[in-house]
Amino acid sequence: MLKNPVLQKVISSEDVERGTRPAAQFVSGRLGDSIELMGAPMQFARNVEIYGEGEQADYLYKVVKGTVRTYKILNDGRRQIGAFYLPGDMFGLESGAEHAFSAEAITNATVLVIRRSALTALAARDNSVARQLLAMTGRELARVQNHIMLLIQTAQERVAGFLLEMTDRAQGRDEVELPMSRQDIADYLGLTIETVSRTLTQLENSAAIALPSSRHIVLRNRGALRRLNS
Amino acid sequence: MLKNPVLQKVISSEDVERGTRPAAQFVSGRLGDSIELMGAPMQFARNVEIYGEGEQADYLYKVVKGTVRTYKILNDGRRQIGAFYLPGDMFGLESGAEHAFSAEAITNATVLVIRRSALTALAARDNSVARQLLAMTGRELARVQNHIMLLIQTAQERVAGFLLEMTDRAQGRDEVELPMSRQDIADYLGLTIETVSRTLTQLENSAAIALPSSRHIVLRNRGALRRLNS
DNA sequence: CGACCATTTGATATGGATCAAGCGATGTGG
DNA sequence: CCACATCGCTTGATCCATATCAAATGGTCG
Repeated sequence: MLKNPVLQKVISSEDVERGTRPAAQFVSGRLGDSIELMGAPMQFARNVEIYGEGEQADYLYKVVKGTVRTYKILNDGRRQIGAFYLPGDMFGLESGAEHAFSAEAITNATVLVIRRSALTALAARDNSVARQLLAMTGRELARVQNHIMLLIQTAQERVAGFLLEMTDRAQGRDEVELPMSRQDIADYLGLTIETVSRTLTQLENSAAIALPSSRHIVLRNRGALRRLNS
Repeated sequence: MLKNPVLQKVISSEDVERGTRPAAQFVSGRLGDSIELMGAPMQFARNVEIYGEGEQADYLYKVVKGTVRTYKILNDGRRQIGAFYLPGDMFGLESGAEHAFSAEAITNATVLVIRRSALTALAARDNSVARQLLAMTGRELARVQNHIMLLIQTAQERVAGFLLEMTDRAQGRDEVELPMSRQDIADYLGLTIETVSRTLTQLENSAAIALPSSRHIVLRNRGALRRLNS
């Protein structure tokens, strides 16, 4: 019934390896150190759910290895991807008690799982933690606002903006191995997979990028892309 | 050169009344009270800028009376409205040092202007203030994410979603006087003014809403609108 | 009343969606 | 090791929702 074939993927036995959530480790004594110390690492296989929309938002997450997507399914079966999270990124910063999006591992991933209650308790005593939390949420807000600006542009502009975003996040190199599929990109940009594919070949033909393989992108002309984007 | 006629509006002499920003008042002694106590009220006439994109984000704002829009101008002259703020709403919660959007009064408005440095200093001592700040930012994040979901839908769904949002915010009554123009709505929803207008008449013809006057909206069938929306 | 501005309505154009088919890489069973 | 199924991606043909261009209507203010 769902339009999106990705969602109907049969989960392989490997994919099902999903641990239970460990209790957050508390490093007594030196607590002001850093948010990371409070988390417990967990492994998630490709396409495995980390949390679901509507679940209690009791944990915060930090990507250690791999890539994570957050998404929402619309009533008509379409999927909107809210964000891609790369190593070092935190996600699950929902405001309310419940997650507004679902989260899945795009590749096999290691994620630090941090108990929210422990974090807010710590923030109450240590205001550098509170400040970090606020800064993270603010950065997330800026990211989503940027996403909005992408969504009102033409297909070329969206794809160009996406490529610039990804390469900027990949240490600013002008060569990236994309961890996500065309369908993921399409659902992030509010386009179809066909339009994303066509647009990439257009960009390749206009010498703005090179595509040694479908997931491997080389920026040949950052200026041209930036001109497209804004 | 700009496509958007709103931007070329001649500012009347009345419109130019724009005060300088007052220093935040500090209510010594009982400081934990509330964020509002730290603000100084200011008046802004219709269409007057409150702050500009790229300016230092030294202040936070709370709408007392009237309506405010935040927006960004794209390189092609189009305008994207980020949000409408009604009495009680806070705005200017940018993460970085600079405002990512500009802000303008849609109607003559009274706005509480709060010095950010005073607020963060207070938050450092009073963690209920820190919590409030985080909660506000989180709510803003949720709002922007909701906006994204609007932007990927059809014109009918976007307009229906907009109307539901506005009526929900207007104390849940099913009758509102919209403070913003069709152009504002169009720029919020990523549509043209013509499409917004046509969609509203469609909704009127299908008995979902009534339009006693162009700014006065009556919801006749919330269910139908919600079904459209999601 | 007349000018101006916001809104509506009409006619046409177009960018991206949809429907459909082909292609290349990867993996599996014979 | 090859034949074949599967999957992700690309390419082609057509359709449709919304943009664009244009004009009419209505409301407000001097």
